[in-house]
Amino acid sequence: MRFHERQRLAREQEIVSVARQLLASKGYHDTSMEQVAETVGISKATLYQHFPSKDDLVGRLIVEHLDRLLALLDSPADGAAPVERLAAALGLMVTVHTRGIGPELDTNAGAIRALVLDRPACRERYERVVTRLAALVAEGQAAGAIHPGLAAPVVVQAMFALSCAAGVVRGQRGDALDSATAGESVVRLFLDGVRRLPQPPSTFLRAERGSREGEAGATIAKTAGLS
Amino acid sequence: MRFHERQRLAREQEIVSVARQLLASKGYHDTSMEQVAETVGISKATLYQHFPSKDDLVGRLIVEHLDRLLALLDSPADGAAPVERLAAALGLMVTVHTRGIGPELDTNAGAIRALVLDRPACRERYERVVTRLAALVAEGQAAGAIHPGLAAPVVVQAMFALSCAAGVVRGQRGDALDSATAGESVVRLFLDGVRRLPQPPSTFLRAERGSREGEAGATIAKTAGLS
DNA sequence: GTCTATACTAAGATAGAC
DNA sequence: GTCTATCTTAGTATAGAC
Repeated sequence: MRFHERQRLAREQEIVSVARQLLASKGYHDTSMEQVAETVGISKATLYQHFPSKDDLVGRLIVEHLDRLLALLDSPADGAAPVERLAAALGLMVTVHTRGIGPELDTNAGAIRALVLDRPACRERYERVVTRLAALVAEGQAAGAIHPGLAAPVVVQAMFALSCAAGVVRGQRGDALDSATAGESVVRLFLDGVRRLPQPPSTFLRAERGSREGEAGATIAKTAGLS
Repeated sequence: MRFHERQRLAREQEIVSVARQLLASKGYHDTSMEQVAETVGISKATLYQHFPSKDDLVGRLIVEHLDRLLALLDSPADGAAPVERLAAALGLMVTVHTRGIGPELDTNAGAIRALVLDRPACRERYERVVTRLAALVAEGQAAGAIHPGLAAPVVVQAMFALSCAAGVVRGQRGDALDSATAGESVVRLFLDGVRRLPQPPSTFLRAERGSREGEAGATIAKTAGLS
């Protein structure tokens, strides 16, 4: 009896894995249950016995993604500043981001967003993530570490949006720009923007922002949890 | 004879306008030709006489959008620095951004992206926009005004991605956060990132970055061409 | 439990009457 | 040139054999 249980779980994992890959490369609408079943090597009917609907399957992926984010956000701060925690969250979003999910979660239209808001399991987690991120922004602003003029909800949405950017570039180019570099650029852009002041005005700043860009990149990558 | 011509053009403009609105609020896949026809007040068949396919209609919208961007990018620099021109472009993208187009153009999957790459009229413009933006980034880096560690293609994709963020927020909240403020936040985040240095290190910097946030916001809004 | 075959639905696209 | 009615395709979902 327990053997079948395990086999069932294994197959379900296989399905989820395939679905994640397909969804990431083709998006929600262009990924059909037929393709998922075909890739796994089972029939559509069997697939529907594991997941009673497409949205159940996609919902599972979203829950997994959000749970990973929540685990990071709910972990003890360990003295990390709000800005660093935001960077770490963005780093995770960039690396595990599935292209099919992210963009449509950003859009306030789109099937994915409707799905998330519809399913309590997804909605609750999503709202917790958003709330948690917004709180970190507010915290950072109170501490003077984040521009007070930035609207917190916009910052949060910007993170979701930016989490896609690296993936696109990886898709466009061959290996000219590896994903680690792309992810690093995204996180740095989030932290420091594109603008760079003409000359580092003090040694303190030089140390803080990194005068040699290579070092700064490594630091940021470490902060964001990129490989 | 010429009367009919004009009437035809007028109706076509009406169709385009309706399509843009629907697409912006519901996205590509959730906007059907039926809905477009219904909203305009004509039948599907008539709609198909103006635009032989859905992609023709959507393609038209994309071309219009990209042409506006190109007009801005190809206008004489007038002494504007690369960073300022990038900010202006992003400002335009944020304001006229159609939610249905932007996100799927970011994704390297998605129907919209396929459409753009498929249709020469779209593809050529899109590539010109990307090239032009990337060149501005490189220019800014050469001048020392943009972080040299940032990968230019990533910056460009980040702009496309960020252009969605403001729209989402506007969709979520009521009027708590008006779209001008949201757009301003996005552009500022792009320029300066979220991180703010503890204390302005010199009067020069105070002036350059803006010590009172209100002023800085206004300056940025002006730079980006936001109302 | 897994497959084959099929029902059902929605959307893109077209034919033919007027 | 516009509409009604219809075709085609594709994708979700299910029934029934094994």
